[in-house]
Amino acid sequence: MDERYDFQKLESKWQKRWEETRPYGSTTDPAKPKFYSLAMFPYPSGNLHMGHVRNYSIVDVIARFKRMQGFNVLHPMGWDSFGLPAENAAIKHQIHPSVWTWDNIANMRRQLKGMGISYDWDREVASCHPDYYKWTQWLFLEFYKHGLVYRKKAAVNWCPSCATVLANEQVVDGACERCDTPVTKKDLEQWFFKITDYAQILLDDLDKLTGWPEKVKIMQRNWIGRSEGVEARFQVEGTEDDITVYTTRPDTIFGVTYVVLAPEHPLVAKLTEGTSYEAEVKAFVDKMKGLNEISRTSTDTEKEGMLTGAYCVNPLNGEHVPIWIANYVLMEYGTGAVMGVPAHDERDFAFARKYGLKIQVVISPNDQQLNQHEMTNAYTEPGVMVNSGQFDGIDSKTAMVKIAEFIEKQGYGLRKVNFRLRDWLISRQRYWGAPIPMLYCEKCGVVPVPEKDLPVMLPTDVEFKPGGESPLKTSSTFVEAVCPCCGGKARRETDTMDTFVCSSWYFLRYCTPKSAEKAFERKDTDYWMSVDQYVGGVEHAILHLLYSRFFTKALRDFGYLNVDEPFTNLLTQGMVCMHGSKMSKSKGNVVSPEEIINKYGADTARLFILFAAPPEKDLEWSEQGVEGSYRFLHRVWRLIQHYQELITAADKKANSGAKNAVDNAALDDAARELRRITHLTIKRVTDDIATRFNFNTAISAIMELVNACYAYRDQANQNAQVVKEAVSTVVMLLAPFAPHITEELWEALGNTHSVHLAAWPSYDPAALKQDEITVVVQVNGKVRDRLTVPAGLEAKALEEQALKEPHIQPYLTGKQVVKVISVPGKLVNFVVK
RNA sequence: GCGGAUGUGGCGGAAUAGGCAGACGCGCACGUUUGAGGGGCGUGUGGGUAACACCGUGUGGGUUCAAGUCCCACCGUCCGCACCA
Repeated sequence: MDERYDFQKLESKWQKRWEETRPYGSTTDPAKPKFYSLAMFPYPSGNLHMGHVRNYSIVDVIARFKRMQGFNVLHPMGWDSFGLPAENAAIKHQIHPSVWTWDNIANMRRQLKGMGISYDWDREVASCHPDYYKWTQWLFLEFYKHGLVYRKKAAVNWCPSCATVLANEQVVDGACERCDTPVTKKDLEQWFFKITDYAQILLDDLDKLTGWPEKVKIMQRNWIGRSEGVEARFQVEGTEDDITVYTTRPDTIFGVTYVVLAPEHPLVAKLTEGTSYEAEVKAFVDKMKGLNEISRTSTDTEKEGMLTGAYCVNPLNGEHVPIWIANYVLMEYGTGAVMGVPAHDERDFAFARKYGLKIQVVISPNDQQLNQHEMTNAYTEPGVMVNSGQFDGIDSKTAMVKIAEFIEKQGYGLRKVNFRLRDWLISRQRYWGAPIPMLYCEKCGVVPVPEKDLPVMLPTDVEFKPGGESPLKTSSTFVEAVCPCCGGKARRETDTMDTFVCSSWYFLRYCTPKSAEKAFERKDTDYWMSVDQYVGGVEHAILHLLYSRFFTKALRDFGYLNVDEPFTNLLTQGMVCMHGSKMSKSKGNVVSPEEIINKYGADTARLFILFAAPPEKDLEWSEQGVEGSYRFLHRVWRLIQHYQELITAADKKANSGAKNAVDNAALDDAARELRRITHLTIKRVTDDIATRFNFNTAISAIMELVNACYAYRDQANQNAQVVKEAVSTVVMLLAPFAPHITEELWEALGNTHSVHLAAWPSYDPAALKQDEITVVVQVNGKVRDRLTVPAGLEAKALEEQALKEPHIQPYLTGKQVVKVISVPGKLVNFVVK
């Protein structure tokens, strides 16, 4: 081996070797136990950042560890390569999105290879490649066939200056991020995925996901937002119309003193038409429509409302109550109309106080009487029903059920389950996305593109201009099409799909990356799915993870999959920070992975990032810490260098017939201790990786073993076998973390096969046994002495021996021992008075 | 406001089932090697004290022979969600 640890030479040597010998290849083989490890595939922005390095290092440790444990490991990589940045680059630099994207992919692939991640590169996919988006389109059609895709008019964020729809993320403080123009709502015909059909099952099955962080499951539960309540009809006075309100508190319905409609509610115009309220109400509605959702629906926003002049009737008590409109009622949720019960709802209370509306108490706390004039807050707790006709006197929780039943029985309304989850709007007025495979024929209407015509290719004759409309509309070769039904003229859909559609099934494509016949082959997905370990940032807790679950469940229902959850175990990694905040260009605290790798090597970069914090916690970047990892690898290098001669000599002797097995009893104390630490380290590192993902403590354990190997250098009669076992163990345990240097050292130790295909070591329990151990002697819970005793010493004997210890006598003399706790192998505690 | 996470030396972090707080690393100090520097090797390093005593895991209570760990009540920081009727 080289004198010096020349990481550059050695890392490129092994990367080249891996390219040639493909030790990380994977094939479907039902005879072998499989392990599917996956990092969320990246958007090819151009360069890896530290978050990527962390993400992929974590997954690589798991993949390499499982591979050494004998699993058939699938560890693929690909590119989430459609999306807006490519289009912006096209406009800014007049470079085609495709060119920009593929250049970025090439660069990031090079950077990834420089990290030495054990990907099966034969399975690489890119969502912007026609071979991939053909199947994204096919899936769209499958969902359409099964009634899970529909088209409707929806209000979207609209920038009047750019004449385009904006994603919510592109709306900054209510204005367009590019031109600062205030964003408005616009009604547009859009394609939707009917994810709400799966709301209940997506919610229920969260309980199955025992390998997911509780935090992510809670976020999904809240996002789905199931609530049980009642829809009740209030007749509008003097008309045939009625208003259906949704409430989760039917027990408060006798306390309704007004009803509120969302400004967008279809009845608003009708109720006020031709009345003295018309002009004012219209002005209010227009004002609300001009506001974006964020400022409109913030809790901080002052509640604003206006009387419509119309009245409606509470079906339960016949009360006539005024109809208002207000900013805080949302058309998108429930029925767009709510009943106002100021006595028992905080919002209603604030609204009623502001506009001088009546407050009617219908639930009384068990121990006091509420006075509507003296209340400073709504009373939202359960209590006893009052002023509620036949329901008076019963407790409100019971009344909740009884009133709901009564409403149904009387035909006033129905019980209803509502979800906050909305259908998924997937239309984007963009170029760089998968074209939606639909046609509009004057005669036949909306017609899906036949499967044989897929993919609908993105055209190249398009222009990228700032502020223009969707570039696809400018391509006549794209827009003009033939109707597959009647052969007549048809117009092609020019919207593309949200990139989240592409990323909702990529983990399936990895199982069958090259198939020209199918999106994925059943035999492959049956074997590889579900993903055994998925790792990514918590920012995907809702959208990507929910959409992928939806896709998996739908495809299972269509009969294409035999699993109904895509990701068995999920790890959400923490952020990479510097000076206490997340590394970001805007904060100016980014460290380039490529520079670090050039300066210290990939092994050092990986080791540091895994050592500095447990994976799910935020990590504070420290160049000094990186240097520490760098030093450690040098230290390992020199350790093997130091012992190489001893080991080689012993190997020669072994080959000439000397005995090879280690007899623990025959070892001297120092050798036995080194062997004990070796096996203890195997146990600790295996546990840390397999059950806890605590790579930081796994690495510290390896460091301790290295320190022990160093300490052994001073021994007079060194046992070559024990040394060989110790340093070989160091190399094997370190292999998942630092794959290049360990490969080199493994070779130096005389091995001819890759360390990454070596069997993960197992520990010998007999080697862990100690003859003597240290126990603690306490007096009243305070440590007063330590005692070396034979390992198996029982409680009583331990107590007797401890009692004789001279060091603790001062604490016992003149006192009375009232109690003794003796825990064998741990401690003795004398309780004295 | 609601939900979640989190709080331990100068710093990153350990302590896996209630049993020696501070593993491992960084930093710092000293010694040694070297012509010097760097690097290596080694020793020390929570506060406090001459040495003990003693104090120490955000704060205040509690349970226990024993609490970073369990219970109760607070406080700070970070991250989600945010008028969902």
